[in-house]
Amino acid sequence: MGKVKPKKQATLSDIAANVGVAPMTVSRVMNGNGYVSEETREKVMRVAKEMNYRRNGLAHNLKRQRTETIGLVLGDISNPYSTELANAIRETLSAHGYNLFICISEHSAKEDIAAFESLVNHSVDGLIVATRSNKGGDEYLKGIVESNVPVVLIGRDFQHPSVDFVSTDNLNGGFEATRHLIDLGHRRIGFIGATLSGGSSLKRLQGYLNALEQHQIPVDERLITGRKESISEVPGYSTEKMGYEGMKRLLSLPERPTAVFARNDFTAIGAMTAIKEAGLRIPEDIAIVGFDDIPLAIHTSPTLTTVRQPMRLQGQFAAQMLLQRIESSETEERREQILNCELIIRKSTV
Amino acid sequence: MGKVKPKKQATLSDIAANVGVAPMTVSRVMNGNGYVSEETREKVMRVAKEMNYRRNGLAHNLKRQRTETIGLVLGDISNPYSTELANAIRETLSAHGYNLFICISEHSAKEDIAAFESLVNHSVDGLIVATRSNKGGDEYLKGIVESNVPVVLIGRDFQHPSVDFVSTDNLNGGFEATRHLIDLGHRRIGFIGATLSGGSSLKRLQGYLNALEQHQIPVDERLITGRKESISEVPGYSTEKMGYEGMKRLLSLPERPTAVFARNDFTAIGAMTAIKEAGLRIPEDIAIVGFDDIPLAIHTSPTLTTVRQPMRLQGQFAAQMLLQRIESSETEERREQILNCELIIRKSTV
DNA sequence: GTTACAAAAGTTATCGTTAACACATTAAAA
DNA sequence: TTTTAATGTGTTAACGATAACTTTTGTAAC
Repeated sequence: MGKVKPKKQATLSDIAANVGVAPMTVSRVMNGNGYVSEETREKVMRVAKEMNYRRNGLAHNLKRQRTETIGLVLGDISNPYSTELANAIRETLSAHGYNLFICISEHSAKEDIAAFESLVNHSVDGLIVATRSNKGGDEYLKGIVESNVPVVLIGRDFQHPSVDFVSTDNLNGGFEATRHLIDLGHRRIGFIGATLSGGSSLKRLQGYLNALEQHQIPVDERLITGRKESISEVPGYSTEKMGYEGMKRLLSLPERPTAVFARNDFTAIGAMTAIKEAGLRIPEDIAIVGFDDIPLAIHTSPTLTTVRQPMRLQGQFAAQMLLQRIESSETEERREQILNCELIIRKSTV
Repeated sequence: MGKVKPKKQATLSDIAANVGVAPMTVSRVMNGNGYVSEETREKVMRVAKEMNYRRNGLAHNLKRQRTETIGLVLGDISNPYSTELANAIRETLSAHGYNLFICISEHSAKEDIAAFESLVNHSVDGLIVATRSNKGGDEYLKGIVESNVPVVLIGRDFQHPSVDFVSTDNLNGGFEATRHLIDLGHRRIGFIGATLSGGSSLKRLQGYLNALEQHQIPVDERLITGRKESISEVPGYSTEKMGYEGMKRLLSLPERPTAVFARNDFTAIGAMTAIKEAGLRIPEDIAIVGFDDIPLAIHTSPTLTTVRQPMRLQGQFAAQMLLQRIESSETEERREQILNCELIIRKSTV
């Protein structure tokens, strides 16, 4: 008793058989197109409801050759900006009748590939990729693109003639952040979180270097800390540790910096911890600038000067570009959108 | 020139035609089952590569009647605990060869339904739902469950004989948090963020009430703030505002509380802002306890005493329960997992 | 030389849905 | 009354992949 047989989902044919019409008629009722008499429609609707009918999306999509679904690959969803990005994308897509599936890929090329694969396997109509570049992932991505799946990248360093690209101006952001410190009179300015990954952090470092150069401040290599290995690069909250350790190293220099620019806010927060531990004051002894303007930045003490990225805008642009690519049959030129970022001055520098 | 025709994806038949074999042979090569001569295999592989073949997942899944994909519906991905949850689920599933698609549904029943629908449409093998309960969503969910899609809920208040349930012990968490304050000698303890939504926050409030009762402290309704409307309930960073406003109200009482218990950490942080603005000290003038132990909690000043939820564990349990339901054909009894939470004492209370 | 069987391929039908076409029936227009 | 058009419904053939079955070939055993 009580053992229910695993009854399968009802299909169009089941309903058709039950009502005594052709499956096609049921299909017409369900989709509300074509001619169906009111009488038949009602009967079909009733039976469909009774049998708890639900259209099989696989068959439906297979037949229609589109899914109206977009895949988004995010690394590091811990980072609040990923959230904003995802929401902006979802809202834009939703307004155009598209669904959004998100896959997470932290750390590795393997996870990147797994995410791409599962999304492409489900025949998403397009892909937005917001993870960092890596060799295996890029290769796989190339394959996807060349099998004609529309792809838009957000901040991922991967060039391809038919892949659009959205990013913030990390170069200028790094420049502004550093210039702000220079304007405040700092001359020994450290950089925390350099990697050779070639991603956004490298651009930020370059902006830092440019600002120094423009103000004729010689670059002191010892003031630039980071890691060589970009492979096991860990994002989000864990870069806090990087900031902490990087700052420790800077503090141990014979002549320590009077200001530091951290590759992102988590790194900056780690650095702040190290500074406080050393009994120094922020910003009096050491000023600090972060990057991203995460919500936490207004809660640190002191509040953190940082560079804000327009995440919502990036998401909106990416979604719009993708929709355009999907809906136009023409093969278009690669497009690039570099958005400005904004220096947010708080108490950690003044 | 340069105008590329939108070449369609190659299919098994295309390859078959090209090589001069039957589609089935190509299928055998691709899936590595059945007998195929080495010679044929190589030829097929070569052509497949040339044509950039990629299996059509829709057709594949339609035929096999399963997708090895699980859908996760998250509200409020801003909240770091959602991240942990998602990662734990993903890791567990991945170890069993399942993919994870995440859909976001903030705020409304409409978005809940949209998320359910798009996941079910893609024939996910099962569903994990971690959004708050709401009428429309629950109704739709019922329909899904009754069309035999395995579903597991995380912290969502919705009872159904074949839907498993995972949650933390919010009742006891609220109790412990309040008792901690009582143990410190507080007698006028406020509660911020009560809603009538019937979700976890109500349980936390109940725990608060139970603790007061057990210590013979009379309940003062004025010390309990919150909102009546549960519909437009906004999660995540935005509940900070709720905490701020709630605290303002408590501070304006003729006899203000000496301690407050906030429904979650964001609310607590909002409350802290209000306390500081009023020129009061934490915890000397007002002690405060939050709930969730978000990463931010160790960065507030003072650091925040809070109740930690075992998010990873919840995710793991949910994923395991779901996999069991999927893999066993028997219809099982409803199972429930209530996990303990842990009081984390920091500087905001002592 | 027949039997036996593994190996290598092909054939057919199906998963559930729907576009395209075909065929009735009815109603309106000429 | 005949023509025309609209309405209601059925049939067929895909979408792309594959399970289940059949056929053919090769070859070793008796």
